[in-house]
Amino acid sequence: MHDMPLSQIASYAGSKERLRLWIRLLRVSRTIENELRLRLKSEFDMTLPRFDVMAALNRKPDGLLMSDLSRFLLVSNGNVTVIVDRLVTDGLVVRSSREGDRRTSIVTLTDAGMTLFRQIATEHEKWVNELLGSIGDEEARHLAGMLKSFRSNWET
Amino acid sequence: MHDMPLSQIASYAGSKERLRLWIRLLRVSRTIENELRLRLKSEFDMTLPRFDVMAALNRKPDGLLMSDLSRFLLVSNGNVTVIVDRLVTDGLVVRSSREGDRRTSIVTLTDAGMTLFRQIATEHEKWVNELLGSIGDEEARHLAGMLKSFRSNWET
DNA sequence: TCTTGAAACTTCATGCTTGAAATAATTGAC
DNA sequence: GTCAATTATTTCAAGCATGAAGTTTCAAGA
Repeated sequence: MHDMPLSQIASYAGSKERLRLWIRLLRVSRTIENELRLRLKSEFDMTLPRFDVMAALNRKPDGLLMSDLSRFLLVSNGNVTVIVDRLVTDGLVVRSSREGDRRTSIVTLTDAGMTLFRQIATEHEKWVNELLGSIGDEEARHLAGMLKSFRSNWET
Repeated sequence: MHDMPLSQIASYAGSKERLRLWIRLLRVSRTIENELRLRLKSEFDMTLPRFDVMAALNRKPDGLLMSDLSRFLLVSNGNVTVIVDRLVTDGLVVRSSREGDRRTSIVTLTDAGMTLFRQIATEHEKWVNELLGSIGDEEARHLAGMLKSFRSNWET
């Protein structure tokens, strides 16, 4: 075993390591998120939550239900309603009712929405690449793999 | 070199890997953050931002300036004001003016604040340990190391 | 059919968060 | 010493986010 105080072994081996990891994880994602938010705002007058919704919709040409968006983006239902409302106002997405179930509405990108998204996404990818520049290709793949295994473990 | 389309090599080698990594990173931290928020609320009627502030103050017994908190927690000045206001109302922290500079105020935990923090921190560490349970000790150290190098690269 | 329960959303109150503008105190150049 | 620039903080408007309560619609059994 490694060197650690008895109290830790008794309770949770490696607990400190994982706590430290969590703090680092949080700081890295906050730093990147802040920087991306800033650039989205200044370059495209776009917010991160709206961009996230557009990115999710872009992956599914047939559209997504409100609840799909909520699940996928890990935010509440009420939140999605507000964000989509604003995107509708801006003409970037549309809600259309579905045959056979009048409770649901399918959200899809408009043509304007698709065009704008593609523009922003190109820059966004460059930014992320730049911000994570200190991480090599191989390392990135390795890290992503670890994080993926976490997700699938937890998500079930 | 690895197998990848020409277009990628031409623009940003490994760009897709790093974008994927960023998305995973974001999803993992959101998942954990959501779960921690839920538990803090139900077990201690505490919010995550307030807990973050208390954790920062706990590390510095002599207290921190508002601007220190803002820098450390990576949130805006105005935000810190609001959070600290609420903690003061709850009697968990105090603002005290500093000799020689009447612009600044030093924030410290009260005794009640310290007591409560220690209680919550114990549980919090267990939760994090549980949520990151699928990551081994060695792996955690490795990951934390990578993330640290990123930070110091960016932070300057 | 009717009615009970569940599902998909929306609305609302509350709290978090930012960025810009305002206030107040300090520092430095002259 | 005075004034301009800087620093620390607060205030404010707008947007994001949650969870609970409410509305409408669907589904399925008695």
